[in-house]
Amino acid sequence: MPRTHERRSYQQFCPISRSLDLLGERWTILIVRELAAGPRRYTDLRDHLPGMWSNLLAQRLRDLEAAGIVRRAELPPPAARTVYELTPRGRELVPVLYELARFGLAYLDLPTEDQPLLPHLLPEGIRAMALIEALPSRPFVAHLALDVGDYTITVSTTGAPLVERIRVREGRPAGADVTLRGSLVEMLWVRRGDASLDATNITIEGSPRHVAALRDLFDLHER
Amino acid sequence: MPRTHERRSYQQFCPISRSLDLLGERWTILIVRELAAGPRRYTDLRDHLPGMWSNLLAQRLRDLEAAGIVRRAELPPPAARTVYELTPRGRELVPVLYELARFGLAYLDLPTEDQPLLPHLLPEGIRAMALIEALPSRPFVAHLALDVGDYTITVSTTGAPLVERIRVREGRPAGADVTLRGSLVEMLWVRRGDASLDATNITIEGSPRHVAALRDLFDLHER
DNA sequence: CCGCATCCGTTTCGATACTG
DNA sequence: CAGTATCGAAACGGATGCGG
Repeated sequence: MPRTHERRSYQQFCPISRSLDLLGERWTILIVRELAAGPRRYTDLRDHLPGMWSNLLAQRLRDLEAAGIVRRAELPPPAARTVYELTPRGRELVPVLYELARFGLAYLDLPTEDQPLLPHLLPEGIRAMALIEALPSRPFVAHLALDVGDYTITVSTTGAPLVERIRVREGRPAGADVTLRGSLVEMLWVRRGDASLDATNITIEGSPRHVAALRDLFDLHER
Repeated sequence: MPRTHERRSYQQFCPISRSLDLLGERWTILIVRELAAGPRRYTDLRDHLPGMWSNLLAQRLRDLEAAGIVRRAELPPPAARTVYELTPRGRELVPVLYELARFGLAYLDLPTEDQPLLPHLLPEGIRAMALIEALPSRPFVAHLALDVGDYTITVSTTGAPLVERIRVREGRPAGADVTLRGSLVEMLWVRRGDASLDATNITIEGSPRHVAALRDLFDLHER
């Protein structure tokens, strides 16, 4: 089994191919996606990665640990359990996840029975709709009152990488500068340019400045 | 050929897994990397991707074409040739390449005989060392007089995605605001935090503002 | 139950050879 | 130059087993 402990490598002096040496195999980046939301137990990962078989998951976690991207941690009692979490270096992959997600938006079909809308994927999916190019000069808090639930967007103006200035979490904020109401799918349509904002039932309320900031951030405009 | 035309898919309603459905197979992203530098002929691609076998290259190009990421174009006579190039949608992958490259810098070992320094990979590699978080408020032109050759960095202040505000091309500029002299590997050391700038032979010349801008852009600082 | 390991058929990949 | 055909090797999909 551990026959050639040397993993298959592209053997090029190139930072992209080095990344792919570490991340390029099937399922690897999806494991990082799961851990980007926080520490997870082995079985949590298994449940969120249907189609991935246990043997492969164990293998990938070992590989990621060896690469310094993931580490094991033991939760203190009570409920002492092994969890996996990203190392600081692993968290540097968040911008990669964000850019992959941005690109994938264009190819995202509507949720079907085969591909149901999974709640735990929504915060990162919503963040993918936001544009780091349109980060405002002042922080604000937005409330997305969507058909699929309430989400809080917190935009700050400091911190690198840029994508981490945008935080999305489940639940409604204590106080919001601006509130968007509508359906997630309609928001996705407008974001992709498939529909004009005024052809949807999306409404945005707040001070003009904050409304403009939220519309810029998610590229929600009339055409 | 008894092909299941249905490609293997992660079957999740998630933009990251959709991207990986299209890009996740071996060699695919490296083909995009090659085409990001401009249109290329089949044999150019083959020569720049050692270890990738012709049958796979043909297969991947077909897949990328079907996904709308790559298209074929016929060059007009003389020298009529088929070339492959990125579609507009394919060019949206440039930020993904940039973030993968940024991540991979930390894992990049020094060039060896096995992994020689390939000139055509250097512009994108140099850009990976630049930080979109540190884009200046005014444009400037820098000249990198490196041991491996001369490169021109052109930084603009408009354009999305952000990474495309940084352009790196071979050759020296007609006029530069700031000039950096040194070796590529030393620059990489400092950029990764493995060495302090003053422990290297790197020199930066220009007006204080432009020197600061270049140092910020490449995170070249004393520790 | 959690956290894996073992086993086996299928798919993909690596490598060489060959063709319009 | 621009690809196809072929075949053994490695990786992956899928099910089951097993110690703590």
